[in-house]
Amino acid sequence: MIHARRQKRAIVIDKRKEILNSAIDHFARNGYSRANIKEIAEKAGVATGTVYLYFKNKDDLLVQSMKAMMELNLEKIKQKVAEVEPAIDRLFMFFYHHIEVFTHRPSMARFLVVELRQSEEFYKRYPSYNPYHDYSDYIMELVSKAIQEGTTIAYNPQTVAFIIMGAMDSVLTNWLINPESVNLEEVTHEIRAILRHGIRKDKGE
Amino acid sequence: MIHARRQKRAIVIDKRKEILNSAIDHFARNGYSRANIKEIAEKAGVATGTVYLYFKNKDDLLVQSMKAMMELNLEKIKQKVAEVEPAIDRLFMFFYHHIEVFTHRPSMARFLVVELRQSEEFYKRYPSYNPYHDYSDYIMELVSKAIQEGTTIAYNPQTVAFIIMGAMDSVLTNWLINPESVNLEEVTHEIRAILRHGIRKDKGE
DNA sequence: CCAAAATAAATGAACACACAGTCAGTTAAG
DNA sequence: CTTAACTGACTGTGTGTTCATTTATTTTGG
Repeated sequence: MIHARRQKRAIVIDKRKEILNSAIDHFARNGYSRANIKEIAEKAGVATGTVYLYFKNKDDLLVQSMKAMMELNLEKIKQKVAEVEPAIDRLFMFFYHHIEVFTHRPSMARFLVVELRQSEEFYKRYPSYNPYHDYSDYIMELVSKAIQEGTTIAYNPQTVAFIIMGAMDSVLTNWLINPESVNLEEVTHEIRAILRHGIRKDKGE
Repeated sequence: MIHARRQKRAIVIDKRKEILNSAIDHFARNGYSRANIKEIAEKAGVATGTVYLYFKNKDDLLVQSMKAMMELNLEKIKQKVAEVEPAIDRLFMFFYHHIEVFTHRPSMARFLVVELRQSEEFYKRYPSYNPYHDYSDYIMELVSKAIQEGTTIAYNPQTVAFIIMGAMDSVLTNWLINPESVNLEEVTHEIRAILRHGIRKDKGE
C-alpha cells in the first residue's frame, strides 16, 4: 500500500513537472498571451483538463513557471560562483554567469526581461512570492559580505543590487533586440571595471 | 479654399491626437491586453472604426503610443537639464529627473518598464524605431561629451548607457512593485556616487 | 451664388475567431 | 465495487477588425 502510494505520488509529481516544463517553454517562446493551454497540455502529454487539476488557472501556471524557472537558473549560477572568494569577486562572477547562462537560452532571456514584468499584477496578487526577490536577496547578501570583508564601501546593499540587476537586464534586453549591437565580452568587462571603481574601498576611506 | 484645407487638416490631426492620448492612458493603466479599442475610442470621442482610419491595428496603436509618450517625456527631461554643465553633471541630472518625472506619473512608469517590452513589434517588425533608442542615444552623447571634456574615463558610451538606463529601470520597477521599499532620495544619491566613482577620470589615468 | 453631384470622413452593429475553463463521461488502481 | 485520476469535446465570453451605411465637406456647372 505504501508502495502504491509512492507510485501514485510519483506519477502525480511527474505530470505536474511535465506541465510546468512545457509551460515554461511556451511562455518563454510565445509570451503569456500567445501561449495557450491546449498546446501546453499537448506538449506535456496530458489533456487540457489535466492542467486544471494541478494549477488553478493560466495565471497560476505562469507564476509557478516563473518561480520554477528563476529557481533553476539562480541555483545553476550560484553553484558556478560558489567557490569564488572574496565576496566582491563572487559578485562579479555572478554578473558574468548570469549573462552567460541567459545568452545561451534566448527564450529564457526573453521570459526574464519581458514576461516577468508583465506579471507585475501577479506579484501583487501573490505578494508572498516575487521572482526578483531571490535574485536581489542573493546580491545584497554578497554586497553585505563584501562590506564586512572591507573590500567595498558601505553603500546600501539594495542600491548596489539595483545597479547590478539593472545592468544585467539592460544588457540582455539590448542583446535580445539586436544581438550584433552588443559586444558581450567588452560590455561585461567594462561594467565590471566601472562597478569595481565605483564601489571599491580605497585605503583612505 | 486654403482656409478650408487648413481646417480639415486641423481636425484630422486633432482626432489622431485624441486617440493617441486616450490610448496612452489606457495602455498605461490597464496594459496592452486589457486595454480595448472600444473604450479607447469612446474616451477619444470617436467611433470604434475611426481608430482604424488612423492606425493600422492595435499593435500599431501601441507602438505609436509608446513613441509619443517617450518623445514627450524625453523632451521634458532634456529641457530640465539643458543648462547644466559640464556634461557629466548633465548626465546625473538626467538620471535624477528621469526618476522624478516618472515617479510622479506611476501609470507612465508602468508603461515604460512593463508594456514597452512586450510588443513583438518593439523587437522585430519596426527595427528602425525602438523607443529606447532616443534615450540611449542621448545618454551616449552626454558620455561622449564628458569623455571629450576630460571628466570621464573613455569607456564605451554604450556600456555607460546600459548601466544608467538599467539603474533607472531597476529603481522604477522596484518602486512600482513596492514604493515603501525604495528610498528614492537615498538611492538616487548613492547611485550617483557609485557612478561618479566608477567613471570619474583621476588625474593619473 | 446655389443646388446637385462627388468625394471624403466617420460610424457602430455585426462578424469571426480564439481560447480559457468546465464537466459529464471514461479509464485505471486498489 | 469504489475512488481517484484523467480526458477532450463543448461552451461562453471578450474583443479586434470589417464594412455597409450615414454624415460632412468639397467641387462642379449653370
